[in-house]
Amino acid sequence: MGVSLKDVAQRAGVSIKTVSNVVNNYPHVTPQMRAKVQRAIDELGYRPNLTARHLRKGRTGIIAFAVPELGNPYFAELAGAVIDAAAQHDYTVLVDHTAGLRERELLVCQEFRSHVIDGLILSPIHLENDDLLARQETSPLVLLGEREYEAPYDQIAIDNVAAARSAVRHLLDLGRRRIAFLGSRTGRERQPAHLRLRGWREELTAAGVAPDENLVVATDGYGRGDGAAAMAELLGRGARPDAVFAYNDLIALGAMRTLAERGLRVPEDIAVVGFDDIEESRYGAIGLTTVQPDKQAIARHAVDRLVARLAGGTVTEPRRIRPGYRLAVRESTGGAHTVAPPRGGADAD
Amino acid sequence: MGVSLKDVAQRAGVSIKTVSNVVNNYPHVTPQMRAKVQRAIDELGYRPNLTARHLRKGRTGIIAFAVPELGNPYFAELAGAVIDAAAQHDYTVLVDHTAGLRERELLVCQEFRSHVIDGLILSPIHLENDDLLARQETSPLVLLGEREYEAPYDQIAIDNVAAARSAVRHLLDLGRRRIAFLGSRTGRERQPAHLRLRGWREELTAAGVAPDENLVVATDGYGRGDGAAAMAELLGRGARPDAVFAYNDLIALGAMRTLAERGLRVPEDIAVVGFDDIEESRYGAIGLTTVQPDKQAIARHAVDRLVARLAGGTVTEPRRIRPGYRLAVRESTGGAHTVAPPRGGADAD
DNA sequence: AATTGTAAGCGCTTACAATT
DNA sequence: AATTGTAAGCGCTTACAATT
Repeated sequence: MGVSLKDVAQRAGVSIKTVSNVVNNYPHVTPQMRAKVQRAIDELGYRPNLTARHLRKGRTGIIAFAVPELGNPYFAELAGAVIDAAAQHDYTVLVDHTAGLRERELLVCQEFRSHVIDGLILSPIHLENDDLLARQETSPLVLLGEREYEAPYDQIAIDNVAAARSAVRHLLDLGRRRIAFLGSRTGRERQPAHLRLRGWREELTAAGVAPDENLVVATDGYGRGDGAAAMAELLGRGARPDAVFAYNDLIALGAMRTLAERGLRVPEDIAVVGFDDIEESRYGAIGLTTVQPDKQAIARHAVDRLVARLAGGTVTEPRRIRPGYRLAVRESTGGAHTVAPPRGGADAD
Repeated sequence: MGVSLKDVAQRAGVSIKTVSNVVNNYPHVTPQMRAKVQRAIDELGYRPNLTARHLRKGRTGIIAFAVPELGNPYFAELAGAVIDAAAQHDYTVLVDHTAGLRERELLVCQEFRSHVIDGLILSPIHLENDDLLARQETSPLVLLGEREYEAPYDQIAIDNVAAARSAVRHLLDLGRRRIAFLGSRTGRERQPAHLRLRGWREELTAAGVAPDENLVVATDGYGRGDGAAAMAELLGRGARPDAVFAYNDLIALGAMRTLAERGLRVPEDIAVVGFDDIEESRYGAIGLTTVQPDKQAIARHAVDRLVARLAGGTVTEPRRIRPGYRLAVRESTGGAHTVAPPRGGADAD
């Protein structure tokens, strides 16, 4: 069906090597020869078969980006950034989601698609350290997200402890003392949320406030519904928090929904802080104060590391890269009711 | 680096054809032979090189799904559904976004990655009918979204006119008469929003209400910021709408943000209806009434059509498939303040 | 007739040879 | 020395041949 190098060579009356030279911009080709071959290429509408090229070179030009859930805007926004960053290196991105299931996370980082992708950027939830150490696959892997591992892979994540502390610090500065944490994981030692939870503990302790475990609520997942349920449970316990720090924005938004239903005012009765700065947090009736990780930087670093590994050359030590973050203060903690500037995006359906 | 068929054949002391037979479950293989080969496969940890297989078969097993913007939750949710539907047919999905730019839409449906993907599901915004007719690529293409084309490709979309009419009907039933439309496109005849806009016109006319073009506001894009700006513009015109029908949920949510800032009550002063039913619409302080397209059905049909085309066989006429939809009535039009049930998702970061 | 082997070829890149 | 050609091979599938 397709036009091959051979067809072009025949048409131009040269060997396929010469056509290949032209296609790959090999320097030692006379202008006349180049023009002649180019004419044949144009006439036949030739385009290189990437599959064949990849078979030959052992590379596909595709990297995978696996996140727990595309329905979480944080990951969707991050995926967009990764796609753009990869495009700058001529890589194509295959986005996958693991539904937060350990077995799908394993599948993704083990054999799965090993011959289709050159490398993988993975944001795990349930993957254990041993899973990583047992990994057979030799293709490059870059890890994203809160969990930290003792494994020989590049890891990109903001300083979650420090970021969480800054959020709690902000609430303490407002005079709040009964600060709840929403979104720990039920019954797990080294749980996904442990760094943010640690930040919560550390900052409270540093301020001379004893962390009250009765103010920590575990959730099944990390969506709006989980946040709404967690807030309901917290209130049901008879706990009387004056502030809530949520594992992420979705949980915070769900919690605010419950507060609205119960007639509790934000921030007067209960101040709320989230984590992620998804766009939605800026547009609710009450803007959400939240930790704002530099998503562009995360995506860029992840792709850069992966591409560097793929390029080979000097083998460098695995790195831990800490992109920046800042606390975006909005109405949910008494910040100004700022009108978000209209952004000229083009996200229709 | 990898273990090939040849290595396995050598180890097992058979020909590569026999190994291939085992790998592909060719029926005429004696159990003893199968066991012998399988042992060699296990010992060497052999896994087929998909690139080679694809080169040979002319297929890659990858389909692309291109949307305007992954940051729009509607598309992110749809992408998740497409990934799952494709997995059922053993296809892998490469998600791409066009940023709503016509040239990127063209690139995606023309030569781009032609040898990497077997087929494409595209949700266009700016693509014109002539662009489709001029398409050279012979790989299957399925179109999604509001725009309808006179081109020989399968198209999957809900009945946008009828859905828009049901939304306007609902507002009329509430006694509203000055119903604005937010999200038309500036200066375009056959614009993306034309079907929903037509539904707005038809239903008003049918109810004996003259459509007031002063109540139609164009936007640059389709995000929250655009909705906020459009609402501000509408109010700035001195228009006194008692209801708003927005092109999509993001625009509706942005509009509600502006209304909150102006001290206008929803739904008492102005009722609001959106389109898409993104999860966020259920969790704001004021639940958003919206048209709820059956996303699972859309994804399933799109993948089914593409897979059917890829399988070849009987060449069928291009089809127009209309998945279902319904109107989800919530507080923004006076619906009950229902507590959304906690949903056990696992979308953390 | 049932089972296994041989050899070509998918479209490309690259080491090396050959030509000017 | 600069430019172009020959031939092998990446790992697989498949038509056909060969064997039992």
